[in-house]
Amino acid sequence: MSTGDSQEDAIDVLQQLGLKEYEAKCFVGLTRVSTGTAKQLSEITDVPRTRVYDAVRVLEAQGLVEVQHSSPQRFRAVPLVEATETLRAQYQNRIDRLTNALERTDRIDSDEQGSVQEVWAMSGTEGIANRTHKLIDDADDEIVLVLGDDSLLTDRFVDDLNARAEDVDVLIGAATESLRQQVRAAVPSATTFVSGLEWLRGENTAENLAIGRLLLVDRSSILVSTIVPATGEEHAIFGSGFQNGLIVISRRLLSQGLLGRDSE
Amino acid sequence: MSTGDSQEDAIDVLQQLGLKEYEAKCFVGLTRVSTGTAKQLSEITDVPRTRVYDAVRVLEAQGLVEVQHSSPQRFRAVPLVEATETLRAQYQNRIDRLTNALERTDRIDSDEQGSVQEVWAMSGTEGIANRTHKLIDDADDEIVLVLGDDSLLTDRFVDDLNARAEDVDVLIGAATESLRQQVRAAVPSATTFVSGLEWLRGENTAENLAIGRLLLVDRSSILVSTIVPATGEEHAIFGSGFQNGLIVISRRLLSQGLLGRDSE
DNA sequence: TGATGAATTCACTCAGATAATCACAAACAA
DNA sequence: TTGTTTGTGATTATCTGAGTGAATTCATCA
Repeated sequence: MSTGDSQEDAIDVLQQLGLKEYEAKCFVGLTRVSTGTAKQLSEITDVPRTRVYDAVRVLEAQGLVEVQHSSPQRFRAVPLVEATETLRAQYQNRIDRLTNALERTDRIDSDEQGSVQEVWAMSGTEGIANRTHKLIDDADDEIVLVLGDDSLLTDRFVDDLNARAEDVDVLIGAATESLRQQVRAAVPSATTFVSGLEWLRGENTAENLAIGRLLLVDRSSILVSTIVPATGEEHAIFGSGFQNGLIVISRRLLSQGLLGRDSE
Repeated sequence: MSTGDSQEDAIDVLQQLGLKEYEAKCFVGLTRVSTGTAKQLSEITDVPRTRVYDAVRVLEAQGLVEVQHSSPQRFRAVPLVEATETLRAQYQNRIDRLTNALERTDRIDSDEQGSVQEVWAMSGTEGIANRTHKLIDDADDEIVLVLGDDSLLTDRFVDDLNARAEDVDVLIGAATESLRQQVRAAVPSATTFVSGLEWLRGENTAENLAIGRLLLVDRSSILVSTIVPATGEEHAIFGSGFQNGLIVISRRLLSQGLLGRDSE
């Protein structure tokens, strides 16, 4: 494998972490040499020589590179573990400040009462996974889960399910028999079955969607997600309340045996 | 205390975490109301109503807000803990990709031999703290430390020192007697003393600098940091090797008793 | 000490991103 | 209908950052 790709990757990620293009390039360049001058760096990274100084100065201020104030100056990157640790501290600091600030802000209390007919939408696998986690945590009696993709059977997910399998009934459907075997192994105390949702998937073939997860908690809260195969994006809708249309539909599906069959 | 400041803080931090101004404002606005329409949000946040939709769409894609696809649409923020958890996952994902990519990139081996006279500089409290940590970890025989500011006596720092206090000699100087008492309580098995570095601080009064930390490990590696009182920025220089000028100077200081006195 | 070339900083241009405004179509209420 | 609200798209203005060259400082050698 060429190393060029991973270099690009590293530069991209560093930019996502808040660095400018030049800064990211310079840092990656410095991780490739034990030590370097502005000229060398410029040659390696294609950053204009005259801008290397600015970039490195910023990196130095963040504790990501070290500078030897000689003439010419020499630069070197902090060891990788130190760098990631520094970034982690920076991130943690920001999260702390955020929670602090948000907890201080006044709420505006409006006279809104949540309608039972509400259906909400959310995207992003991380966020959906968190919401799933919360729903499982809050379950009182029963968790019905249908998995459409084995990529969703994460360690954390499995842990959550096992943690609740003592208290509440856990029924897990899988899209395929092989996935079902995986589930049985991972969550032994759950009742597993092969999902009867193939027809749903078939219906949506035109839009190229796949069922991600379907979660029904205590027959009163539901979350359904779909995955766009091309991009891997996950989109979810969810709602709660016995009156909720979504819930009513899924309860009916369940009672008619469409959701599960071959259960054991 | 006015809540306006903390709102600004939250917006700033969210932007540092990668959100655009409108996105940050909308998110903070949504944390203040249980649920809101584009119009309400626009009034609260001063974001043009027509732009609220874009901002919220991005937030939704990141799993930070939920959307009710009614007419008019209603938005609500994900609970704070879920939001921070989502951001944490995002961050962790990036760090993983970064380390992955960087470990794959080829090093360029140049025929450089580290001169013993090198003195390197670095800034940023996080980075300096990490380097300090590493130095303490790598100590073989002796750690001499002088603290100029009690803000540097973090839990992590104390833990590190206590962890090594068994194996190696730990001598800790403090700028003031009261700080020294703190140190004695925190790191009981270390030898403490009141630092003799007041003169250094006095000399730099013109530039308004304060000694941060001074760390001498095995008499062969040294780190000295200063703090700009106005901003709290920390700047450090360090070097290693018995031949190193910095080391020689500090060894001499030490042997002449200038670094420490009143030791016990 | 002055001359030469490299090293470094500074000031500026240009392009792309983002903030801000406007025009308009669709949905809705009176 | 009429007028209002909601949502989308196009447009303009503003700002940030990438990229370039001139001006200054510095090291080296004659």
